[in-house]
Amino acid sequence: MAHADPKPRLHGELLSTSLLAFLKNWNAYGYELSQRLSEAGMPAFDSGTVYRTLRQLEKTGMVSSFWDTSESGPARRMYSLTQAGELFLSGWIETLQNYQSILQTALSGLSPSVSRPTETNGVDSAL
Amino acid sequence: MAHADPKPRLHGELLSTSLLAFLKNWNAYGYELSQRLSEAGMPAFDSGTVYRTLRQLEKTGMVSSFWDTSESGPARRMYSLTQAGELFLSGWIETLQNYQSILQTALSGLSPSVSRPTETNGVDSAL
DNA sequence: GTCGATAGATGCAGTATGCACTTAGGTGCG
DNA sequence: CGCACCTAAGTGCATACTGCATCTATCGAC
Repeated sequence: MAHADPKPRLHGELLSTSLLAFLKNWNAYGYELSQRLSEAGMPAFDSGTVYRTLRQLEKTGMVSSFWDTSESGPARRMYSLTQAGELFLSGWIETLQNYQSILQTALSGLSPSVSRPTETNGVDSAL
Repeated sequence: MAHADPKPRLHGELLSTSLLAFLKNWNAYGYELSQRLSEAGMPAFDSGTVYRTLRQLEKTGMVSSFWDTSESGPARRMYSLTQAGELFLSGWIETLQNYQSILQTALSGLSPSVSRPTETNGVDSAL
């Protein structure tokens, strides 16, 4: 499973991978991505965090950027996905699928290995 | 979307919610949960982190615990899910579904709102 | 008694994050 | 012009989170 070399951490990767996903088909800049995320129903990451995350994604080679001064208004730092970013993204999707099957297994009341049950209520398979 | 009152953060919630999910149908103790997680395919959280996360989940009312000395060996702190924990869990599942549709939407090349496309390559809908 | 497995916890250093604030270009308006 | 306001990116600081190493403690096997 192709993770990034440094350390396969989770957590902030929810933001990172959302950004990478957005960048898969359209180049975009931070302000736009920040808005897009909050519109999309994610619990609103701080815009400062978004900018910093983008810079860090660039530092690790997931995205590349350049200053776009073609439009009027403040300059925009346009980001686009690199090949490494695409790789990471598909690796993440695998991880997410694992996570999902864990949740599903746990929520459906099936034991992955054996364990002591406490109650056996029917579970809404909300996933 | 029913999040927890304190602060709806993301990230460590991958661990938190995995724990809550496991506790939905079986009470368990930290050591067990820690092992279960690594067996289940999640990128191995540190056991110290697991213990601390459980204590914090208790502090915020998601789980409750008691010392179990019924078995031989070191005492175990047995955890069980509270009602608040169940609520949080279903709230998280909603969030996760949002996250998924973001990934899906972005990866399938459809724009959630309008945007400037860069290329329109067919995408493997890996999700 | 000593070793190893189980069980939980903590100190520390490094990182991530939220909040508030700053810098700066551009437009509209009186 | 002077000023308010929106867009766009970034920074400083205090706090929170995390991984690693380490510690205590109970039991069984040798």
